[in-house]
Amino acid sequence: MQSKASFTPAEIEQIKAASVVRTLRKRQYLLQAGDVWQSNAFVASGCLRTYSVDAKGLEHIIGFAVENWWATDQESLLSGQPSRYNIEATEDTTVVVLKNDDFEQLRREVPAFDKVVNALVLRTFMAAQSRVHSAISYSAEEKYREFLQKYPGLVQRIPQHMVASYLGLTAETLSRIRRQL
Amino acid sequence: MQSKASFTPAEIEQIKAASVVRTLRKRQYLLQAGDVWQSNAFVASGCLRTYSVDAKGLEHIIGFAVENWWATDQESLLSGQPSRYNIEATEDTTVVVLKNDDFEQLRREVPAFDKVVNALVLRTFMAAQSRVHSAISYSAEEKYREFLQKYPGLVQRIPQHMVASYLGLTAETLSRIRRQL
DNA sequence: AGCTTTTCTTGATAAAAGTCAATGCCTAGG
DNA sequence: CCTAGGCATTGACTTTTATCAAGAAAAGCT
Repeated sequence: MQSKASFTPAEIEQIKAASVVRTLRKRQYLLQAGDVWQSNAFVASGCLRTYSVDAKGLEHIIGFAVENWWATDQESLLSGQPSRYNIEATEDTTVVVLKNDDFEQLRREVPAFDKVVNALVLRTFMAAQSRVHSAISYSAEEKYREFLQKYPGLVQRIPQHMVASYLGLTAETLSRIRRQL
Repeated sequence: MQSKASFTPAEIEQIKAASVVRTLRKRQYLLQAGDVWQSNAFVASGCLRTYSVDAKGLEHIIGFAVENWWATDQESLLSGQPSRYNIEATEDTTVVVLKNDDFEQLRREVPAFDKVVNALVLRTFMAAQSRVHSAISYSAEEKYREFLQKYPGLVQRIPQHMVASYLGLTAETLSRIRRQL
């Protein structure tokens, strides 16, 4: 999952036992709006996008998850309600999926796992806060500039209209911004 | 802090020992941009706003924290860098503040505390996600409508220009939207 | 009560971003 | 090799929101 946390062989077994590794091909769904989400998915390789589709059929990308991040719909998870989001692979992707019950059990029983998860949750929360900040404070151009420097390389991996959607812009607007650089 | 979690008297003592209760008067800062934030603050009563000030002197409100929520700057906490946000009381407010070291120790040593915190973190993260969704998907009017139904009563407690700032709008625009309802 | 500061509203105008429509370019699939 | 679908760009035009400026209303202070 991450870094320097050292699991004992027994712990690794326990984690493996609760995990399902799934490989998704480009465009394949991990979650479709309307389904109830009860898992946590860690991206081992590739990239996922979480997005909603509005009344006009426009997509709005809530977030990307690349290597060492996770994708989840806490809203559906905590409420038990069907999700309003889709989670989809933007490229061939490998994820480690844990059912939420198992996930919570692991957190209780394996302190090292809990520690890693805590760090990940706080990191994800921080990223969400920071994103709120850009979304309400920055102009279209500033948002794009920040995106470039915050996620270097990602712009090469995903189509531009998805970047636009992530930034809350139309593809046309982003195209025009890029022309001026 | 919350709900049904049952702490033993000894645990309550331990939590109290690590906590500082602060009362803030309206407009008083809990954190000023430039300072390093190393705590966690739970709102017992009142309301805090977290905001940044941009190059033009405009304020952008990242979030409000009312009863049973918390306010924190994870960015500064995790990075050790000076904060780019201010946290300020919008009304007379009582907060329970825990230094992050003590906070983490409590999480390790008091499982019931850890449980409550986990729930709070996930709830806060969920709210941030949902906010990102509205920020990039909704028009000004839709954002205001959602705000009204999502935080009923809050609009009575804080000045309108702060609501506008929270929604990423100018005070004038919000005023015009309200006229049409 | 009277004064000051903050807050809210309104109008006129400008800027930013969205919409609609057309075109060309790739590239994956048959 | 050819073609269809997805992707990016551009232009003309519209809509939305911001900006600037001025007052009015409300709230806080002494």
